[in-house]
Amino acid sequence: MALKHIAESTVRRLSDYLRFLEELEAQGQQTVSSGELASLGGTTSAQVRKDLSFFGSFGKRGLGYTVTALSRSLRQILGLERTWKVAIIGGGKIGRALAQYHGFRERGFDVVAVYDIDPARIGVSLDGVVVRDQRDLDADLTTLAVDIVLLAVPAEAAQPLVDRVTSAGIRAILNFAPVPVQASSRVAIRSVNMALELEFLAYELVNRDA
Amino acid sequence: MALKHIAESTVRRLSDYLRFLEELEAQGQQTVSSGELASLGGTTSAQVRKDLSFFGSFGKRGLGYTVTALSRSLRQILGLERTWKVAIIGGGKIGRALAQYHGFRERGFDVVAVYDIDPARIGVSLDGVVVRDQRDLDADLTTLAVDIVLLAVPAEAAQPLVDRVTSAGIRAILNFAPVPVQASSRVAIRSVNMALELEFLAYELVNRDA
DNA sequence: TGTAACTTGTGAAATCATTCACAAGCGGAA
DNA sequence: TTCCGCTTGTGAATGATTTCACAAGTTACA
Ligand SMILES: NC(=O)c1ccc[n+]([C@@H]2O[C@H](COP(=O)([O-])OP(=O)(O)OC[C@H]3O[C@@H](n4cnc5c(N)ncnc54)[C@H](O)[C@@H]3O)[C@@H](O)[C@H]2O)c1
Ligand SMILES: NC(=O)c1ccc[n+]([C@@H]2O[C@H](COP(=O)([O-])OP(=O)(O)OC[C@H]3O[C@@H](n4cnc5c(N)ncnc54)[C@H](O)[C@@H]3O)[C@@H](O)[C@H]2O)c1
Repeated sequence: MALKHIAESTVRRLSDYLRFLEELEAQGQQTVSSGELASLGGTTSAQVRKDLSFFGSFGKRGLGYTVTALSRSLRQILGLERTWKVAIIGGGKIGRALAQYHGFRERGFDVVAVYDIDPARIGVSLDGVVVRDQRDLDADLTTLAVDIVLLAVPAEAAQPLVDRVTSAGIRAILNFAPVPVQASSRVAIRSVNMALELEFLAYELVNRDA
Repeated sequence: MALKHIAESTVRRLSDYLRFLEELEAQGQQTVSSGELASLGGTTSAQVRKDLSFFGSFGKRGLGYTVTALSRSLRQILGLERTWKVAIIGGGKIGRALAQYHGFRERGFDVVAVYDIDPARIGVSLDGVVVRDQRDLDADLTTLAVDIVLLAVPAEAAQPLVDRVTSAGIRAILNFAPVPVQASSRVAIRSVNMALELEFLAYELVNRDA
């Protein structure tokens, strides 16, 4: 199917399209055109069609796309036909917010465990998931068959934990610590850096129409 | 100074470089080469030099860059020589985590107010900032001279609040709701969509070396 | 059946971003 | 002063992504 490399920007837009399709599905809309998807996502109809064309041909000329069919195809492309098991490391402020966030479960990401190093935090229940001691981490990752690790620990703990969880076989990490972390190219890593987003906005405030 | 349009990717990398420079500064290092900055940020030395070249010429051939001087220049380019006032709308799980996050203050972003609509949430103190009624929002934005709004409200409340705060003169918004929001091109908007990040990782797990 | 109104899928063109490659500048050593 | 090792700054080349533009397919309807 996906023979050559697909741009990250394309994959991200597919996620957006899927969200719109689910909304249209809920509203009972049968078909949708590339132009309609484009305006929902702030892009162009050519972009939508090009994005989809990397994976196949899903529409009908003159008609557009069948909402349910395209929705199903996108879920399949994105690997969302199954649920994914997520472990959160760090049960502090952001780790707790993430553990209790229903938006993950709704989209097929099950938080199966939360870990901390602080005895005061261990044992606390977050929406049914009890915070465990990080000493159990390595064994648990295998036992629980965790697919994705969310890192919500202080900056200095991030890289050591990346090394640790990748040794345990983890191949996907979402890092919230404001430092770049590295791993073998077999491991997919994304970072969410909120302070950096604010700095970008500050730059825009200073430079926009200036 | 910055005459033509600068790519977003360039500005984001400048933020990264600044972080590395501050770390090097703390370690007492005097000068740094583009290659050194590149390896810290997982990029190439040519990329570092090209990024900087859009804004001027900061280094010395044969020597590299003076850490403190480049650090100061980047802060100036990014608009970080002043502090920015931030208001958070939504005092729920993620809003509270953000309000109590020290990383913002450390980088010059002062959380001056938090707003909610739920009486049970109003009046709660978060690290010295008391949650206020969203009815005070419009007036407060002017009175407090808020620069940037963080949106941490349910998806359906996001776009109405964007309209409301932009009417009140806000020109920079960081949105955490998992929906695209729109405003006039005078307004800078970024969205952080964590479920989308997980979907991207799921795609990678399914497609990497496949 | 024929035509009008739409819309897809996709090469080709245009735009945007990164990497290359090297002349030129700097500091230190002799 | 000259040479050597190192590094910047930047045009030119390459690579990647987006946009254009249009042939071809579909439906509706007279
Ligand atoms: N709070 C926010 O809104 C926010 C926003 C953006 C980024 N972040 C980043 O997220 C990370 C966590 O921030 P926070 O505000 O939740 O901090 P926090 O101090 O509230 O939580 C960090 C938690 O990690 C735990 N921890 C430390 N080392 C550990 C280890 N080796 N194994 C397991 N647990 C460990 C600590 O005990 C603590 O409970 C930081 O890197 C921070 O910069 C936080
Ligand atoms: N919790 C997370 O980790 C997380 C992660 C990613 C994204 N998000 C997104 O962030 C948003 C908030 O999530 P949450 O988990 O904090 O939800 P939450 O329900 O805990 O908090 C939302 C808060 O917004 C308040 N609110 C609603 N309408 C408002 C209005 N008009 N003005 C002011 N306040 C209003 C509610 O009273 C509530 O306190 C959602 O869009 C969610 O999808 C949350």
